[in-house]
Amino acid sequence: MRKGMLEYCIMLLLRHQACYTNDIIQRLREAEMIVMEGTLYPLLSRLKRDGLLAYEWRESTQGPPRKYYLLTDEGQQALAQLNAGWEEIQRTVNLLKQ
Amino acid sequence: MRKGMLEYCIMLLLRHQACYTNDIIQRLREAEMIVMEGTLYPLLSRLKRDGLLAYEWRESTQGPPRKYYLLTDEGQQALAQLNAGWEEIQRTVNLLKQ
DNA sequence: TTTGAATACCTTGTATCGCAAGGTACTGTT
DNA sequence: AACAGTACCTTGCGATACAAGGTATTCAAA
Repeated sequence: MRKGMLEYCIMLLLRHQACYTNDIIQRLREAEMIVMEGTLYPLLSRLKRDGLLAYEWRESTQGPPRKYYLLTDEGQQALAQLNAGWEEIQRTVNLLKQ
Repeated sequence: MRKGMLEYCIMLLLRHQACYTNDIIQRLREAEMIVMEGTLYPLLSRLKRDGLLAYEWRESTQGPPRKYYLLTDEGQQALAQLNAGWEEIQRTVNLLKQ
């Protein structure tokens, strides 16, 4: 059922704080949402391509450099739309639950 | 984003009241969820095949007979699972929103 | 009586999403 | 120089939703 929620959750996560892939997986896991690497990379690439995310390289003390992603201004606007969509879905479900 | 929510919404809708396809489309439209015919038929067939829905034929005053679907006992149990999943998704999103 | 409109059923082809598995490249340590 | 660890990414598969098109039944009007 969580299909399609991933994009929303990731954009929520990156709206204030830059993260690289493992950060994202870890943070979502703490929120009880499991994501696979093979799911995340194409998703981040797509959001980058669409202008909703940007990244910068940062060096790591242990290993190769990392891509830190952050929401762009355009991404903030898209997130506002998703927030509205989320509210609507909640309304829909609550309506059907009665 | 509503991908994957459809199954849940339809099972909520059919838990107390039997409906045929057009009923379902109409009811979901009232709850601001748009569904296409070509989406609904395979979904209903799948839920029927999995034992979560049952149907009975009822004659119509204007046109051919209709398949009225209703949730089975097994469907009720599956719906309980989906309710739990829905609660968890809400928790996840609310956590990420902070 | 036959034709057509309305209704209801269903299928097929396409795009997208998420997962599983596998592959490449950089870093530091042994 | 070799290896383990980390981080990046791609490919193939299954499932879901949409768009479009197709079949069948009913009733009313020509």
